[in-house]
Amino acid sequence: MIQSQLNFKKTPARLAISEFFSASSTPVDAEQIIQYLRSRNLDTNKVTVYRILDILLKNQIIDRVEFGEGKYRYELKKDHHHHLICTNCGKVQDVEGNLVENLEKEIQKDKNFKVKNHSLEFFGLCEDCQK
Amino acid sequence: MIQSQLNFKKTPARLAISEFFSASSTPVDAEQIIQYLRSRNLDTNKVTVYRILDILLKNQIIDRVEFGEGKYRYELKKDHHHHLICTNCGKVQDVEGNLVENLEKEIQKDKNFKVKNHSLEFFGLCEDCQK
DNA sequence: GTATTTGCAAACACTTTGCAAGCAT
DNA sequence: ATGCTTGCAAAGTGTTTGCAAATAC
Repeated sequence: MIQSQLNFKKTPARLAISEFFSASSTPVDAEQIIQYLRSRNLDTNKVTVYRILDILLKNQIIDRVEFGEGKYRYELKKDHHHHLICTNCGKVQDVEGNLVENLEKEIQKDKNFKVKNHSLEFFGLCEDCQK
Repeated sequence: MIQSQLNFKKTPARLAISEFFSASSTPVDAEQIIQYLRSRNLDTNKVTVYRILDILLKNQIIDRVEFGEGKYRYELKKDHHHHLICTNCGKVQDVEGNLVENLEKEIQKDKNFKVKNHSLEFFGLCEDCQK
């Protein structure tokens, strides 16, 4: 078991951030978390938010992703999935499934590269923004 | 034609950066470019480097990618390809091919999302680092 | 009571902007 | 000669660290 999982105190900020992640359907950035806490009258220093994110990452509760924005986004860890990112409105949808499993196998064979993980993001226009 | 393509002066820094991109087999970050320029006795302010990168990006000569490092990397624009990033030694290899074209079509059909672009990076162990 | 967690200030890394001086054409 | 390009200083983001005060258990 991971060290930091022991002695994990349930502070208001941590509980609220956990709830926020559970309620969020898309990856959120640190600023959005701070805004959410503020909206719940839990004014929390950004340093604290980053430290909580760090703990959640180290405990494999969340994942950290990048969408080419120069900042990180965070989401609850879940099975392999990918993102559809609308370049017009910013909406993010998930694509479920192991679409890339076969590619991983090919790469393992052709390139002798042991794939541990991958990130796949699609950028384009969501249904609404095509209208 | 794009505005900034007109009147593009061939300064020493720009020529050297172009050469560096041509010679680089993997995406490089701004710091690596600065180091390269320094090694050629072309001490160039980082602001200048970022501005040259900006011009190259706007003129679609290079692409900007992220490898989950909290910074951007840049590479000469080329046909659809993906990266194999060794999490041990940092080596980056290209994977050629349109492996994801079919996925794009599926997504277009299933999700009604118009894919314009995608990024796919594989993280794992390169041949040498598996030994 | 004790160890963990927090806030503050500060620092850090990467990137961008304003403006005057310098240079390519 | 002109306008593009550069360097410097500074500021803007996003993220991390040190330390003393606050708090969960």
